[in-house]
Amino acid sequence: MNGFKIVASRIGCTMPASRLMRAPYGLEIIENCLTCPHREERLFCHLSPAAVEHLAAITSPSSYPRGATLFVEAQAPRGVFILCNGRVKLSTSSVDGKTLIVRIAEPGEVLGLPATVTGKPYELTAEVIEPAQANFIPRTDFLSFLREHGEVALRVAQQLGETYHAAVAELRSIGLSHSAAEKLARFLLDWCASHGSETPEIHATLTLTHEEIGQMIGASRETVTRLFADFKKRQLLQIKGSTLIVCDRTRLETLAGA
Amino acid sequence: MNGFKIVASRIGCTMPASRLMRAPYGLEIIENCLTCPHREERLFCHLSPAAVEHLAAITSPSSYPRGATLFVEAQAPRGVFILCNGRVKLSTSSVDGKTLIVRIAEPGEVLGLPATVTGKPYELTAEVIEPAQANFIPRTDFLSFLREHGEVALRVAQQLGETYHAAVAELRSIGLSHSAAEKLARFLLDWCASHGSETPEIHATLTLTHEEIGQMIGASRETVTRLFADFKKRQLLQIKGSTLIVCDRTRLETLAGA
DNA sequence: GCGTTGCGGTGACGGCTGTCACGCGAGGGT
DNA sequence: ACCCTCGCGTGACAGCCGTCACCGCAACGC
Repeated sequence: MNGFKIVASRIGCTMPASRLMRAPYGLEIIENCLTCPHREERLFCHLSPAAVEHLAAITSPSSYPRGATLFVEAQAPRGVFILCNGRVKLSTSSVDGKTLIVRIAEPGEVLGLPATVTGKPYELTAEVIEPAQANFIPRTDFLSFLREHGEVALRVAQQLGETYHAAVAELRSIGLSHSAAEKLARFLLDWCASHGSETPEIHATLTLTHEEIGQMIGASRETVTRLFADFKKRQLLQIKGSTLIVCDRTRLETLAGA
Repeated sequence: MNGFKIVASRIGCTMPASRLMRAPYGLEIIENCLTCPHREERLFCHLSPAAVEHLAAITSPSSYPRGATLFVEAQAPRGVFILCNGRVKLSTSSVDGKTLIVRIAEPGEVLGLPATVTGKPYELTAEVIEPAQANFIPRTDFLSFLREHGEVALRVAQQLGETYHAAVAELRSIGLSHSAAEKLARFLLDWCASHGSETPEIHATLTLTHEEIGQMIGASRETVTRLFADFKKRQLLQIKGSTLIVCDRTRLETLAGA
């Protein structure tokens, strides 16, 4: 199982040359960035032309199938991955097989940044859950890039600060809650906040399995199933296929203890 | 209660001018740094003379009594505190009064860094538990300092990466464990690793109350008390006053599931 | 000396939730 | 068509641990 993942990761990393020719995602994202509406949130935008050129030179694109791992926990940091599209599950697991999903990374995020900057091993495992394209930058190249372009180092620091912020939020949610119901309610509200559309109930697509939701909130699969049934019975929400409809947001919020 | 803390924080921040004259801790720590054996771990060392001078200009020292708070959760970031000595408890708490201690900061650490860099509110509350001296740097000064000295921004990024690393370790410990005993065992081993002396059992001074330990591992005070009694009965450890002696490290480690 | 306060120790109890076990249905490969 | 896998639903049960309640003890202020 683990062996498979590592192999898959290698497959993902070494791209056939033809692919590299055809699909210069590296340049693509950098250029898209200049026109994309969220560019100020992204890490490598508004750079000097010299910096852009430098960045393009050290960046190499790859695409990864579902189930591939970009890196695994405790591995020495090889570099950063800029996620262009697809979604990646960031998790950590204990020796006995229990897994905690820290977050699901979305396009635009930079993965492996803390480990690459500090030189400590990757603290998480990054597994592709929706086919992904990502730009890889080797650690040494990335570090010398940062040293050369001080402006970017500050941006990196900001990004790290935000990642830390999210980690603390996660800690709060898991460490300060009394019940699994509370955690699930919080999780659903968070999920809707970032993936939902308000019409006038909140709709959101929830492609995670109960098992994965359990791993995100620190509960067992059965508990999640039971809680969903309970929430449905209490008319807080509905599930239609893979879309989640929150019927009674306020009660869900009081349940979350917010 | 909360009101008191905020007032105490203000008292801590505004120093009588005489004190500022007498005790230039700002320069002190910077200069000590050059000779201290851990200087490569510290943030503001090996700087160019210009940077050192700039830093000294924006830094203002204060001392804080036990119980003072440097900053409180959700507050807009005012700046960073460089802890010269004393110890500071970093915690977060929920509306219903439950508290989670994220870590105890030791001299040399920079507090409030993530919030100051990102501009988001402080994610934690910093409360002095051993009388402390700290250098304060206002946010705007600090940011322009970083912009001017790109080398330091990279150091800041590294520090943030390590803080993140620690947060993930905390998440793992709290989120992946099956029992409170496991968490307590892990906590004790961690504590000994950073505060212990090996002779040939491990000795360490543990100045925290059971309540505080409970808040660090996400358990109730009573559970901590019971677990200590249990560990003592099973001859894993002894408590003499405020010193902890680990008698059977290996069994404690298997209990921690490491 | 005496009340107060904070910390530690302990018993009783109940609820949550993890675990085990099993069933069901959908989808996919052969 | 068949089987296998994977995800979901559900019941039974036990055990951990949070909560409440109370006690003892040491420190401290007066």
